Amino acid sequence: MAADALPERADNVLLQTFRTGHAVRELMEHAVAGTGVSADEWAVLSSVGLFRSVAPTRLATVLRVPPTSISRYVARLAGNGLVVRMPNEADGRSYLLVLTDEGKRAVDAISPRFRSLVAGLAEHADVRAIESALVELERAAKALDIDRRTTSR
Amino acid sequence: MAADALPERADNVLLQTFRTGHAVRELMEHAVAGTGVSADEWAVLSSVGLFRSVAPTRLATVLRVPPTSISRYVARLAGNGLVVRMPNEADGRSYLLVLTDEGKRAVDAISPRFRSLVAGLAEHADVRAIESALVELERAAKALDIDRRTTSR
DNA sequence: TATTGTTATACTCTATAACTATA
DNA sequence: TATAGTTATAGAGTATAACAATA
Repeated sequence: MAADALPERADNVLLQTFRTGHAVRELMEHAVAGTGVSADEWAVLSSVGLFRSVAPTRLATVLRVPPTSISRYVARLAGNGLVVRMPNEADGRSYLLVLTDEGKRAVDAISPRFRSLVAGLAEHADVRAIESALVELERAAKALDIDRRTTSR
Repeated sequence: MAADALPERADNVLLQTFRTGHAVRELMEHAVAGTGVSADEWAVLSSVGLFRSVAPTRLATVLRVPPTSISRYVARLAGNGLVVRMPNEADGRSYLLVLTDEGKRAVDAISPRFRSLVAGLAEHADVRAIESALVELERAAKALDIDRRTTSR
């Protein structure tokens, strides 16, 4: 048995998600090292950039992060001058996040690191296929969640 | 665009691992709810059961968890009477973890929950294929790690 | 000297609940 | 009433470094 292998088990998918998640997190932390932005903050910052403008609750849903964590991320990113809160004309309870010029510069500086990281992964694995598998797993997890809420199991 | 979809992006594999990881963690937390064992502790406890006897460093490698975290998990599981430390004849600096009778009962009580969780997932997705994809991603991540350490990039 | 495992510290994420402001 | 977002608290994981004991 290899030094890093687990014995066969029925719940391997779950434990493997655990393992792989840790491995990917290490890669991401390394990719942002020295940028002043953490891996989690990058998830938020880059998403704001892609959406152009987005409300916190939307980010929470998209990134699967609790709203309270989003609040903290936003406070930190805003405190660092990377994003600003703009009024949300459609809903006065909310606001929209937008990148500042400094935020855009940060995105421009960090993006290439992730692109080359993914390119590196692509040399060793079929990255598109893996992404599809991850999406499928997330969908299945969500489906179970719905089953649980709508049936009497 | 769906309410929970991200715009297209180059580093989707990484962010998707992030999202899927959160989704799976939710499922696992639900599976162990009320058992007195957390999802992370289950990862350790079930691994001890499968190995029959195993050293902490081995667990850290296998589960990709820092040794300091393993120390805490072991302290808690031992404090709850689920595992015991046995002498490691091969290495006096170390010790071997073994399930107690109570630990075995806990494993017997919790295992079915995870089996039915995976069975539920299997109704919605090709669980074996997903597991393979996760293993492939972990291997690619490890390969990059090695590249980084052995080259001058 | 290097490795195994523990402990301590500081920081981060999460769950929960209480709270405001608006819908 | 319900929802968007914030704040406070407590619990848990991680990184880092220092340490004892053994290899």
